[in-house]
Amino acid sequence: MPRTSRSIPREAPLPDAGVQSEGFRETRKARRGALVEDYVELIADLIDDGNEARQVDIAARLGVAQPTVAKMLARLAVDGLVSRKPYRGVFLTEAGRKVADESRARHRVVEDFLRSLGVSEEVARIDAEGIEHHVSAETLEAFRKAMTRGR
Amino acid sequence: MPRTSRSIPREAPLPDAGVQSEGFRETRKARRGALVEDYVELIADLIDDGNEARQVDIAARLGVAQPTVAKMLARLAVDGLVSRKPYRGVFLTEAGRKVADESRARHRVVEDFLRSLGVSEEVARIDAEGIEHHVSAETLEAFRKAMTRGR
DNA sequence: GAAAAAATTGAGCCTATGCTATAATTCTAT
DNA sequence: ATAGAATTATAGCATAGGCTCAATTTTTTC
Ligand SMILES: [Mn+2]
Ligand SMILES: [Mn+2]
Ligand SMILES: [Mn+2]
Ligand SMILES: [Mn+2]
Repeated sequence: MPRTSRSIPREAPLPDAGVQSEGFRETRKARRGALVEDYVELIADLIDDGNEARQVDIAARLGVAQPTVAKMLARLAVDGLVSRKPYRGVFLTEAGRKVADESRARHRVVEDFLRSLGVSEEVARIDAEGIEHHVSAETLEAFRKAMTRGR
Repeated sequence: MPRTSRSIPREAPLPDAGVQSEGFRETRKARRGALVEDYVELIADLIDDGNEARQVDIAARLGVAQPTVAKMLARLAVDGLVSRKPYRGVFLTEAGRKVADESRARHRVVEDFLRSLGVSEEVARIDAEGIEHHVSAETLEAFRKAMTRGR
């Protein structure tokens, strides 16, 4: 049986457990996809910048060790997002390029939106790096509209 | 040596590797803290709603198995955020209450802000659940101001 | 006051992401 | 052409966060 409590009640009632758990499940899924998106987007950036996308560069930019990158690239290859020529850098497949382009577009909107709210460049860069993976199509569209409306 | 490429160049130049990796490092740190925040916030919600915060309820609301919750609660206890009376539910320590209050306040601002942009209730709830953990103090303040300005 | 139901605990397993250390390979200079 | 530098590959290990299944303990119900 429920017990009484001296604590201040929440403003809103607790959402239905099924509804709430669905939200948490979605969030965990987004979290799992985040790393893949960051890798693929970064690889596209390196390639489009005119360089090869080498493990050492990816590692340096992500701030992880090179074997960590090697392992993830193997997984991305299995998933059909990248192809590798041994000792030659990594390339995006058609599917990988698609993921990269979409991630990059979304990332850009999020970062630009934060900047449009007056957030500093440094903080916008860091926050956007995490926020981007949790922004749905609907929210992304709302960000776009707000930037248009805002001037 | 850099090789030429037929690809479209990025709009902005690649950021400095050190700067970029710092952003990714920060993001990974936020990701690690996210789960703790969700637990503590949910525990506070259950308690403040007048119920005990039992493992089964926490599990149902997070959408994970109960032993998963048991393991995390043990960790939260070690971290000094909760205390447990065996078979009696979990309680927040003073430190835990502080984390919960801060997380809840931030969560609310993020969700309200999304709603203020016209995002639907369901989507705002899901997106906020992930976004909240990547919103710095500066960005949070920008969200608050935008809501005030906006009307 | 037992039997049944509910909840917690514990063991063992798995995957994802990290790491370090070292070997193997390729590239670059001389 | 070979030595040295750079890069990639491989092996082994650790931690976080999940899971299932079964044992234990507490609480409820009759
Ligand atoms: Mn990105
Ligand atoms: Mn990112
Ligand atoms: Mn929250
Ligand atoms: Mn959350």
